[in-house]
Amino acid sequence: MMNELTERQRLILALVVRHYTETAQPVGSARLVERYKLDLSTATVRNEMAALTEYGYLRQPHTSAGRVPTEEGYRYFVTHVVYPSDLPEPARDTISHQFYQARQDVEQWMPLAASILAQHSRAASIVTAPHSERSHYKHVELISTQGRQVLMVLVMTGGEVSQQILTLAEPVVQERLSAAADRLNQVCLGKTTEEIAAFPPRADSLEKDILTLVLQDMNRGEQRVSGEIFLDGLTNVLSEPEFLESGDARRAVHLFEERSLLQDLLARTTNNATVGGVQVLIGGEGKWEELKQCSVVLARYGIPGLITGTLGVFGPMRMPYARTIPTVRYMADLLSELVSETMAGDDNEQERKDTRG
Amino acid sequence: MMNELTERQRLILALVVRHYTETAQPVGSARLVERYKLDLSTATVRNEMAALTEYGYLRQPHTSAGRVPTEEGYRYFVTHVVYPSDLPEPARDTISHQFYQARQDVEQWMPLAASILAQHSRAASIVTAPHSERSHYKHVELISTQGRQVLMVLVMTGGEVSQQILTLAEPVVQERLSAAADRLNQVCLGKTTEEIAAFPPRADSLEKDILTLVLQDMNRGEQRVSGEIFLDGLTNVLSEPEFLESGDARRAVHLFEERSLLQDLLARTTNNATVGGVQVLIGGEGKWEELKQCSVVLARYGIPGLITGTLGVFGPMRMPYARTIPTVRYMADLLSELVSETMAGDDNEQERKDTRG
DNA sequence: TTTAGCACTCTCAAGAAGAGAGTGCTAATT
DNA sequence: AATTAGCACTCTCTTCTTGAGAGTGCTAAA
Repeated sequence: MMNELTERQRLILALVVRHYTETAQPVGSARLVERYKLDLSTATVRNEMAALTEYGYLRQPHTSAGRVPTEEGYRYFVTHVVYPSDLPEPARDTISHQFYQARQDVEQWMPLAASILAQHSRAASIVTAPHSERSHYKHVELISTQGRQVLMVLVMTGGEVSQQILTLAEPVVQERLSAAADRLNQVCLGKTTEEIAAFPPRADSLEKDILTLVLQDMNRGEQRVSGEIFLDGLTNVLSEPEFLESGDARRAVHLFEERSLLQDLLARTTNNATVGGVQVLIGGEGKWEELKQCSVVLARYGIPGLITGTLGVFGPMRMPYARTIPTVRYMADLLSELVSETMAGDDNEQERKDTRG
Repeated sequence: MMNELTERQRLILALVVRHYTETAQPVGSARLVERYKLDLSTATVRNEMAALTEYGYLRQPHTSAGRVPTEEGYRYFVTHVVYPSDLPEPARDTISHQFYQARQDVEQWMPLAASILAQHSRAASIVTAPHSERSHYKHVELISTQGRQVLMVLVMTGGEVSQQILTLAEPVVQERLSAAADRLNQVCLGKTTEEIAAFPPRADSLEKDILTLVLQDMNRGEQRVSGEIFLDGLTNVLSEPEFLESGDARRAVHLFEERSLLQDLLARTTNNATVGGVQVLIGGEGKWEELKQCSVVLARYGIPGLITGTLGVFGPMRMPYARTIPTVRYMADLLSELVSETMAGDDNEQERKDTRG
């Protein structure tokens, strides 16, 4: 049912998609012939368009208007026409150059990735920080603040940091806290949640209390679906006509701010069909009411099963997929590289030990 | 020039502002009399309105339309009419209750504050993380990753954390790194940038290299104008008619994404006139072309000169100031409390030492 | 199989007309 | 002296009409 299109029909579908993504206007037969210097008459094009409409790849907003791609039309285009293309060399260079500017500055990685992605796709971007499914304890720091309150800073071997305020049963001086932290740091170094929970070290009551909170914190990290979420380029999308006119599309922006919805969306990433490792969710695919007029292009990065994140782009269904998909893929590759170079070194060793034993 | 208004004129100005903020429609004399059961004829109201227009507090979109407040009108309203009002008890309770839900979870503080602020002001919110002008060294952690690359995690006494990737001249094993970190932690504990720079501890070349980067990192933190920026509630503002219609207002959203512009805006906070500790920037006040149709309500929180942050709200000029201003003020009070309880304890001691010596 | 030709459909822009909301001014009223 | 009723006038906004334009599908010829 998918492949019955003739070469010429594919060409025409591709041109309609292309022209529509550029102009946001329904495309008529005459326009197409003139614009792309087709060696065909308008009548022929009209016949082919009628066929494509029959198949469900195009539709007419009203009886005597041009054609617009349907969801299926875009999907056919994405899977059968632009599939294997790679990002052209110069674009790759620009991106990697921009990205490696902030090589040192870990805190800038994710926002920068989001910014670059937004800029190059001219859409809104989503990037989640890399997130490991298993944390290894590295170091805890206890900072006395006021009375019974203590600020705990917990560092994992991958470099992830989490902070928590804890309230002790009674005030404890900084020296005592530091001593407790030192002990925990010695006995827990490199251990996972399970390892610590299975063989709890000997400890006094203060240390036990803290250990409980450490475990709780590590657990919470592991339970989370993804790391912190970074967004950028919302304004790109807001200036598209779809978002100015239809309330439908505007509602989709809401999904962007509501982190819980976004989490949900990202969580389903792995289930769908991919295009060369990149997920393309067109018009919500029936599942997402809010995404009716929109598309989302997502990819996972990192080291599968160990430390991963998601990144992607959100925009109107009328999106330049031919450019967006390779951009997302390339960005995912860049981040994967970064993660395996800088964050997985230790984890890898750890993992090797784990699987050996 | 400001106080020549009669009581009645103030009343009418207030009602025009109120009605316009509610309906977004120009208000006419008849509407006003009917809606607020004024004991005046429409003609009288018309005369007063003509006077207010003369003074520059109201204007007419066109000859035979109702009146709309001008920038000056809003400003008069804000400074002379709603000034001293506090947030009503129940609203305060709701907010503090929402906020203290996440008392423990330090990482949630800022995003939660932004979310609450957005929700209660029904506008877009801005919150910057607290930022201290002077950092005190607490702890450094060095994590070997791959080859010559090392991930450095630096913790300050206030609990601020910063990360950096550094590339060494030659590969160094984790043991060596840990040892170096231990030494630095002993000699630098509690010191400021200047103190460390003035009396560099004896150290081997590896430690020296790292110390340089530590100082660089601390310095960078101190140089920054503000901590991380958290935004929320953009969708609130996007559904306002100003943003749907006029391209002017829509351009202002751009300012929200461009962190550098936002930094600039926040930096100027302290210069302007305040309304009970809260800055109200109406229509960009001539300075901000992008904010022509918009207003920003900002407040600083924290401990002045020690550790501070900024928070506020961004929305159309037609904003319910009477509610927004107290909300922002209350939120700033809450965060100030939080900061002095949990993050300034150590710094305070430190500071006391500093000023004593 | 392709194409020229043509009648037909539907939208969109422009213009016209009338309703509605609001104003300013004048003269009367309190 | 301040307030108000009355009224002519102005300007926008909605509704309706009309014509141009773009595009289609179908039929018959190439």
